Amino acid sequence: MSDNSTRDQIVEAADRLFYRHGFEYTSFADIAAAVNISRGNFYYHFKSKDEILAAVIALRLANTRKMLQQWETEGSTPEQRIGCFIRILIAHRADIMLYGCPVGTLSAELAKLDHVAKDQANALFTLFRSWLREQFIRLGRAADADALAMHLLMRSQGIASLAHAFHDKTFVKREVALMCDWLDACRQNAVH
Amino acid sequence: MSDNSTRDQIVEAADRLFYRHGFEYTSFADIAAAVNISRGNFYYHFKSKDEILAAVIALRLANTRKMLQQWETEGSTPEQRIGCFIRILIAHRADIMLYGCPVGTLSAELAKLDHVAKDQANALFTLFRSWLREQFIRLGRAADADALAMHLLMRSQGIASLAHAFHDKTFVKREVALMCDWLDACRQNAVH
DNA sequence: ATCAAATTAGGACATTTGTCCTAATGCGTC
DNA sequence: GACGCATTAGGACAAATGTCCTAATTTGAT
Repeated sequence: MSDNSTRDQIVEAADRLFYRHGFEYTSFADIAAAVNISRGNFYYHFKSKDEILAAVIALRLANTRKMLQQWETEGSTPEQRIGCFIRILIAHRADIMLYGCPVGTLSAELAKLDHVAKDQANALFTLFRSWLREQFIRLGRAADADALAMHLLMRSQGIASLAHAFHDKTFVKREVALMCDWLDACRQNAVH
Repeated sequence: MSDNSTRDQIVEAADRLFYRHGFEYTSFADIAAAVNISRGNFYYHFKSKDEILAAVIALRLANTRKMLQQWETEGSTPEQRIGCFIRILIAHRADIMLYGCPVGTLSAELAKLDHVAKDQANALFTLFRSWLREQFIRLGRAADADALAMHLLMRSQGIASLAHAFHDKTFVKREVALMCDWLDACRQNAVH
């Protein structure tokens, strides 16, 4: 996307395949076929599969930071910015119903594998958590900002999990509406 | 548990290992080591790894049905029975923080693998969903019983997902309390 | 045009995987 | 004790995997 270099192509293909099929289930041959380069060529760019994973997580972290910054400018109020977060469930619902949440599924897989990069993957969660906490502080809920952030993260994870299992678009829409209601009630309880 | 036969030992060991490390990441050698039998002996009891998976899912379905029946007798009111469901998050919180929800993580993994047994795994979700729906009907919420059941499932999945990632016991307790509050509000809105 | 460095291709390698086969062992019945 | 059946052990097998090595090719600077 940002560059046409082979290295970036590998990372982007790995990113997509890790999301769709999982890290363990994606082989070098799969990525090689996707990028159309020889298998041996990998080891010029990456010394190991773990290194590709680290690069993929770094890419996701960078993309997420960009997205959060974008939301900072898109929404003029905290509730509008939190609304951006809620709406990604709608925007990405097709992918979520097919492959689940990219953050949650990777975090769960790496935890089961007891992989060295599992903390890195959880950093994606922490990134959202800190950003949401900041928004709730600005909303006037400094006392329980972190709990509210975790509650919102929890709901989005739960929605993604069941959307993945049941492939139910109506369910996603309904739960997103409930989340918006909840956010509205949050704002009304705020201390200004 | 129910029997000491080799077959049952295999299924129980596979059940535990599939939960802790995932299906794909658990090899025959791992299960063999856990049961202390030779690798070749598997193929007397199971023709393939998929067959073991099917047996594991069947075991989980049977155990879940038993648990739901137990809850039917434990709780005399629908809200008490739904309370049993909510409290498994507390009872199993140690395992959930280490390995996630056994239903959600298996469902997600099999979906990513596009495994033939993914529908079987989702049947576990459906089992809880139908049971919860029934309880909400009895609670006097027939009109939106399924939506309420899905909402409760969603929250438990979200809690398990974040508990797995953050290993935060306090978070689990707090969210369980919120779920109980939500259930209480549900009951008060019921049509009797 | 030449040369050095960066990049790529292709195959070799050991290991692990799921699967299958055959021989041995245990065990209950006559 | 002998037989037949159920169960187990152990190894063979091909395929796939992550890793590594070397030779070829491309690229860019002089």
